[in-house]
Parts: sequence; structure tokens; C-alpha cells
Amino acid sequence: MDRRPSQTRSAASHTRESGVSPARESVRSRVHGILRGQITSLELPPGSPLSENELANELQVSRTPVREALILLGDEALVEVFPKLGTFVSRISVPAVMEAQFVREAIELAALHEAVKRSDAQDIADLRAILDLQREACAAGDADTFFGLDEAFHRRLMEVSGHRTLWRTVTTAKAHLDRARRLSLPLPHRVETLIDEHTSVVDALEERDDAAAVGALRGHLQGVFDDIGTIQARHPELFVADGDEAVPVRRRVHPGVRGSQV
Amino acid sequence: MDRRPSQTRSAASHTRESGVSPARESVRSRVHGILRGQITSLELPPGSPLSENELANELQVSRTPVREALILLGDEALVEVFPKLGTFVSRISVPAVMEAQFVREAIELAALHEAVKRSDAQDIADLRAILDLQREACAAGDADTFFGLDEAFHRRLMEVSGHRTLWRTVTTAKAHLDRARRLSLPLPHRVETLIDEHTSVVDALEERDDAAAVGALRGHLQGVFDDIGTIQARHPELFVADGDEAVPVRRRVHPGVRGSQV
DNA sequence: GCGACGGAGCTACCATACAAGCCTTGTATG
DNA sequence: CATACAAGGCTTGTATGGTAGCTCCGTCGC
Repeated sequence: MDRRPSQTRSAASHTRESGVSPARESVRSRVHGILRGQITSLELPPGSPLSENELANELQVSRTPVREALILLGDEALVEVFPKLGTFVSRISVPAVMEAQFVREAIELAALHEAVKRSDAQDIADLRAILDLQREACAAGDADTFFGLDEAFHRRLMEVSGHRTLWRTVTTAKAHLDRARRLSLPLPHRVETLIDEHTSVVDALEERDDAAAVGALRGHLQGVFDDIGTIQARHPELFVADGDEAVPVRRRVHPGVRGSQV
Repeated sequence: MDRRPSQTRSAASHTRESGVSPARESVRSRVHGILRGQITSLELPPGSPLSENELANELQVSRTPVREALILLGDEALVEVFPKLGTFVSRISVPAVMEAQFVREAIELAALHEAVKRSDAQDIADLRAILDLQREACAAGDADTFFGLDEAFHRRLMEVSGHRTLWRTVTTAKAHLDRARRLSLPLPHRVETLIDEHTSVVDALEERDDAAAVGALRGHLQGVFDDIGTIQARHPELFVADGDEAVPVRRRVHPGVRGSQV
């Protein structure tokens, strides 16, 4: 009557875990990760229809894991499921972006507040190393790498604060912010500004200047709002229309081609 | 080639939505809500096995919606799924409680900071009304009602801050805290203390005293830590053992009876 | 007596089939 | 020509079957 596994298992608890799984990853987890990446990178633009059957055929799996992945994505509001109608990549909602920004700012600032007290030389060196790589990616014009390093920077920053599992919470909020930031990246002057802001945070962190660090990070995070108006004017179809909540449009960007570029 | 629903649909976007659905709720959503309530109320104690087949039989539905509900619960770490082994109500992890507390505190304090600037007489009156009801529930010794009102209080507080959708984020973190608090409720002196702390927050809010409000709420929220050591010593089987992460024990509390009380 | 091994019984995972609802579109009708 | 209507094709929701994997426990070998 008593069952227990042969040994402790620390992994495989969170479905959302990315990275390399030790042996094999569940199909659901794999599909979830693929779709999540394509949505946050805008490879699947907001408003795109996501058919369970179609995805299952493309990925060569059955509907079940695809459906389960879509349910998880729906729970984090990256897709919208309309029963008996269809599933769509959620459009960018400015209020939702502001809420996500609020959550992220609250958590990261609180974490930074503790990081100021805890950081050591190694932490500072690691952060600066990431910034150097970011400058390289910036010079090379590699947007994907740049974004990956940006994520690494903020992640490392939270590790310094001593809260290791906190990153997952931020990730959920960050997904919505990333889509907006992806759109603003093509704008000039943005990239260098981001790196400068990161540098200011590390500088203040090294000098254990709490107020300066928090102020710098806040300014950095709130930069999302700088261009969002411009972006919305340029790509209105990617945003939810004012006064018209969540209207799916069952029309793909390019007929017959799924997941085409913007 | 163009499909769109007959009219705008604002509801049914989040699976986690509780409350009364307009027409009919999906089975998955219903099962999810039931299980979530039973877990956070400790009706299903940490460590309990949750078999898809068994739950499906008890609730008279198929395994599919039960499975999907369990996946969602696993995503918020309320259950742990061990592939090919079993699903269990997650044990209370002190580090996890601390992380959840960190998230909640960061968000609620940031929201309160804005609420101080926005609150009007009606808001204050509503909050005080909730406190009166809480005193009644306290006098009557009704724990469930008390907890419901506690939730209503904090929820109303976030509405005052102007961030309506933020409560959902807090809810996820709060679930883990609630289990710990449920256990500490039987301890004497706790309930009156909680009400007093709530009152202090509202008082400071009414006087627009930012520092006092934030300080009072912080003290209130950190009260979770006061008794957690005592609780863990009293109910060690509900917590994850030190140095032994997530070991499911396939043995129910009372043989043959599911969901028995603690 | 004690340890290794293999079947039994359970689990979650994935695949598939059926059901119910919405939208489109062809068609009949005023 | 415009409108009402019904069939068809699509969608997601639910139900069920089959498979791989893990633990338990009886049995065999030492």
C-alpha cells in the first residue's frame, strides 16, 4: 500500500521548464515551448489562428498534447481560446502590457533592493560580461542574440538577489512585454540606450547605491512605454482595437503559409 | 475566408475565472475550480494522491477534463505530476512559501503605493464594511467566511490601486500562502491580530499616509512567517522534508476515504 | 535467512473517435 | 435583386482505447 519512487526527483515538476531535459521531454512540454517561442518572437503574429488539427499535423503528433499546450498558453493569456470557434494568438493589449510591466517592475525592483546588499565581485563581473556580449550582438545587428542576452542579464540579476525560483514568475509577465519590445527594436537609438541603462544598473549595484540602482532599473523597465504609441500606430492590426475586446479574425497573413514573417 | 464571431466576447478568456459563468462552464474549468478550492482549503491535504481515473469516476466525467485541470494545477505548482507514477497534492515548501510571499508583498505594496493617491471615500467605506463583516465572522468562529472576507479585502485594495487584472497574478502566489495560513488559523490570538492589521492599513490609507500604509501592510503580510515554524513542527507530514525534494508517498490519510479532514 | 528477479497492477501519456456549436455558402423563395 | 434558410465544413470539447514506465510483491536462487 505504500509507494514511493526509488530516489528523489527534483526535475520535471514544472511544465514550463525550458532548457535541456535530462532524458526526454514530454511532447506537451516540447510543443508548449515551441509555440511559446514563436509567439514571443512574433514569428506567430498576434491574431494568427492556431488550429489544433493543423498544428498536430505539422508537428507530427496527436491533437492531445497540442491541445494541452494551447490550454497552458491560454492560461498565461498568450493565446485566446474561443470554444467551438477557434484559438488565436492574443493581440497585444496596451492595458495588459501596462499590468505586466507593473508586475515585472514591482518584483524586479524588490529583488534588486536585496541584490544591492548581497552582490559580490563575481556577480558584478558576470553581469558586465553579459553586457559586453550584448554590445557585440548590437554591433553585429543580431536581434535574437541580443534579446537572449537581455533575458540572461535580468535573470542573473534576480539570482543575485537570492531568489532563484522567482524568475519563472517574471517570465509570465515578461512574455507580453517582449512582444511589444520586439516591435520597438527596429526603431533606431533603442538598442544602445538599453545597454547604457543596463550599465547604469550594474554601476550602481557595484557601488551599493540602492536609490541609484532602483532608479536606473525603473527607468530602464519603463522604457517599454516610450515607443508603444508609435508601434501601435504603425501596426494597428497587432493590437486589440479600442472598445472592441478580443475579436478573432480568421484570416492568415499569407494564404496557405502558416507562421510567415511579419 | 473571413470568420469572426457575431459579436464581441469579453468573457471566457481565462480558464481560471471563477464566479458564475453566463451560460455554462466547461467541465475542465469546473473541475479545476473544485480541486483548487479543496487544495487551498486543505480539504485535500498536501501529499494526497490524485488519480485521474478516480477523480473522473467521482465527478462523473471523463478523464480528459480532469487531466487538463490537473495540468493547470501542476503549472501553478499546486500539484506535482510524476510521469507514469502519479499526481499528488504538492507538499508545503518553506522556500516556496517565502518566494510566494515575496511576490505578493512586492505587488501588493506597489499597488498600495498607488492606492494611497487614488482612494476616495467610497473605497474607504467599502474596506471598512469588509472589516466589520470580518469581525462578525471572527466572533462566530467561522473560518471559511473569515478567509473569504480576507480575500475580498485584499482584492478590493488592489482595485483601489486601479489595477483590476492584477489580482489574478497575486492569486497564484497566494494559493501557497493560504495553505500555510489555514494551518496557523487554529492558533489563538491570530485572528484578532489580522483584523487589527487590516484596520491599520485602512486608517493609513484614509489619511493618505504612504509610509504608514506600506509599513502596516508589510507587517501584516509578513505575519505568515510568525507561526510557520510552529506549524511545521506540529504537522511535519504536510511539508517537504529537508534535503529531500518532492517525494510522493502513495498512501492516503484514511484508507478508502478520499479527502478526509486533517 | 537474505538478495535478485520477474510478473502484476497501477500510473500518466498519447492517440483516436465522437459530439456539439459556429460560420460560411449554396440555394430556394419572395 | 434581396433575403431567408438549410446543408456542409470547420472549430473546440469530451470520451475512450492503447502504450510505456514505475513500483510493489511473490518467488526463485544462493
